[in-house]
Amino acid sequence: MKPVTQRVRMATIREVARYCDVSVATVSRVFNTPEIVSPETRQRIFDAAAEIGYLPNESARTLATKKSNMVGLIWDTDHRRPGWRHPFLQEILVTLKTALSAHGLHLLMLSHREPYLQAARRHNLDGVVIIDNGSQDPAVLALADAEIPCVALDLRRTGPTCTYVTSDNTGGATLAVQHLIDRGHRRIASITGPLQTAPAAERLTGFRAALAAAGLPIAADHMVESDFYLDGGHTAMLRLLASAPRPTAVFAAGDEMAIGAMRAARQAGLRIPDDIAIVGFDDIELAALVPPGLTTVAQDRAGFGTAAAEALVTMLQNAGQPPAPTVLPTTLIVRGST
Amino acid sequence: MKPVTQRVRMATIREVARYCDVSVATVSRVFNTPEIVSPETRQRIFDAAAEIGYLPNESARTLATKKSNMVGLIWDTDHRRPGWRHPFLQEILVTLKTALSAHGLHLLMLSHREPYLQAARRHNLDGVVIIDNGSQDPAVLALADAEIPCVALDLRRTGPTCTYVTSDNTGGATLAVQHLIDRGHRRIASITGPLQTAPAAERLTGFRAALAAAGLPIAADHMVESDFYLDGGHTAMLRLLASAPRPTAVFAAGDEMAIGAMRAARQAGLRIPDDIAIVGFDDIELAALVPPGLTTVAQDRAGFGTAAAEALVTMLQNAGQPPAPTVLPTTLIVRGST
DNA sequence: CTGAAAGCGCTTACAG
DNA sequence: CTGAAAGCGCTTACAG
Repeated sequence: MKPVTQRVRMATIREVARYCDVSVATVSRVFNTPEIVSPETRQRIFDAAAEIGYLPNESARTLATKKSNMVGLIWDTDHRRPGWRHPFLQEILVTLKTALSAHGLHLLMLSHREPYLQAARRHNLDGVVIIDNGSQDPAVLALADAEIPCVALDLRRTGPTCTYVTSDNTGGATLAVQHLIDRGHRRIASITGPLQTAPAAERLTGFRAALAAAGLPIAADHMVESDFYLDGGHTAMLRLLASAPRPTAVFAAGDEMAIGAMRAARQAGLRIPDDIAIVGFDDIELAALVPPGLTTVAQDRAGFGTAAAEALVTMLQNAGQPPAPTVLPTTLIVRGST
Repeated sequence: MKPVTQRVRMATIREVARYCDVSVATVSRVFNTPEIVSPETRQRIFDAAAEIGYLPNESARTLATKKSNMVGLIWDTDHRRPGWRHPFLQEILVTLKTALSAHGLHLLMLSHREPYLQAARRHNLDGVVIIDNGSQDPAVLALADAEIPCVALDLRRTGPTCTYVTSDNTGGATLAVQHLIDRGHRRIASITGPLQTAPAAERLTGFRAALAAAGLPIAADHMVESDFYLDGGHTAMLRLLASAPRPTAVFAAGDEMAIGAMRAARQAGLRIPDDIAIVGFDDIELAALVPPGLTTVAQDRAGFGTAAAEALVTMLQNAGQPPAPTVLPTTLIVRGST
């Protein structure tokens, strides 16, 4: 089959060298350590490169230096939960991409077809960032113990070259529950996320801490584990409403669940917030839109990407030595549901 | 500064060869064209590779073959519209990643720090997929005219090695408007997206076609251009409500705008759908949730990623020869708003 | 079915 | 400040 396009042959460093009558070493230096070559030749070479359309071949550079200027992105779209959605994945990707590109780093999305660590090694990745989904996938965890710099999001994982960034889930949950207490509630229930995920577990801890601090009890049937999804929240709320006495307020550890819970409450004929108050977590877009507005805990969306990039770059500059974990502050957003 | 980790030295093809007492060529063949080497040596080499932990170095392979097994992802987070959101970016990424990985291809997210075409060449990308945002960025358009296989999403761009996949926006809009006509509406307005984007323009075309086919007129003040955003839809609706006679139905070319329009209508004291019917486009998650449910046109979300991957792979197998564009069917989802 | 050898396009001590 | 040369780890005609 005849190619429809000539694969354009890119100019090589050799051609630039020949053109300028210098050695390839000098051309290489101009692109890597320009300050070390004389101003005149440097300029000549830059000009020639521009004219010829020379671009350093990244594969060759990577082969020679063992640095790829690429960082892997592990975003494990859980097989068991194919519909799993991150509440603000897009923001994370944008900020991460932007912050990394300022350091000349590109993002390689790794597929789960091969163990992540293998892929990282084969591609000489400089580092890796993990967006966790609570799957506790061994292939993901293996990265944290390996030699490759890695930063985990929402997964409190550290290692010889591994650190993490996460929200202050505990603090945020405490904020939310304290707010309910301040509103006069005494029977406060919780709908949690899957407790094997760090955010779910931490938010539950915050919930407990706030109640304990106020000397309030937690009824066993006022704590139901759910799945971060809308329907899950709905179902969970049904169970809470069936308890006696039923709670006057509920803290749902995720906005989708909170919104599902609101629907269940409304369908049961309850008024929000008069009959039952609800507070969520995440501040997804929908939270502001669903009447009467969902009180919730906002995370620092942009912070994830930039903090992750910063941590990674720090490691790259310090031989993999990981910086301390970043815990992003959370803030309470009060709306009509409480 | 002392490295905290030994950069683990990966085994090379030479070591495997030595270990098995064969040439590196043979080892290479085992990994590239296994059928061409005798079963026994093949097995011996596989075993040895596994034992030693050998992984082919991708940079070296790319350097030798000029194929990187990476495809670039251009997802231009418009600087002028930083908050720009794709209605289902996450689905596209997942399906694209999955479909590509079945062919051993990885996704490299390109940053806008350098012209995309340059980046593609430097990295020896096998191809590129463009998720358009209507920016008409010359750096994006340049790709379509270059030698690198490329498939554009939502951007009807073809070229010597370029094809596209898009939704049947015109057909979808026609469906939506026809539905309004069937409901008995005669004064139907439209809130469009930014008309320089293909989806907005095409949906407007569909709107016009449906009205023309029914012999219905379009009042000039019943067509307002907006921005695909919620607030934009709100503002646009305000203008429509100020017209006289006002429309009895409106087709908003995006769900966010439609929802903004619904709020405006409701705030103006109108009942939906009795006083005014509204239909959107995209079937975002929110559409089903916002009372009374938004009638809308659904796109084939999963289709984008898989079709794009298919088109790209086809090109890779045919020397860049682009397949015909893919136009994904759309379907009307009727809910309470009409 | 297998090997020896050239080549892919860079970087980087080592000399000067 | 610059050059000659070795080396990074593969692949692939070319012979056999």
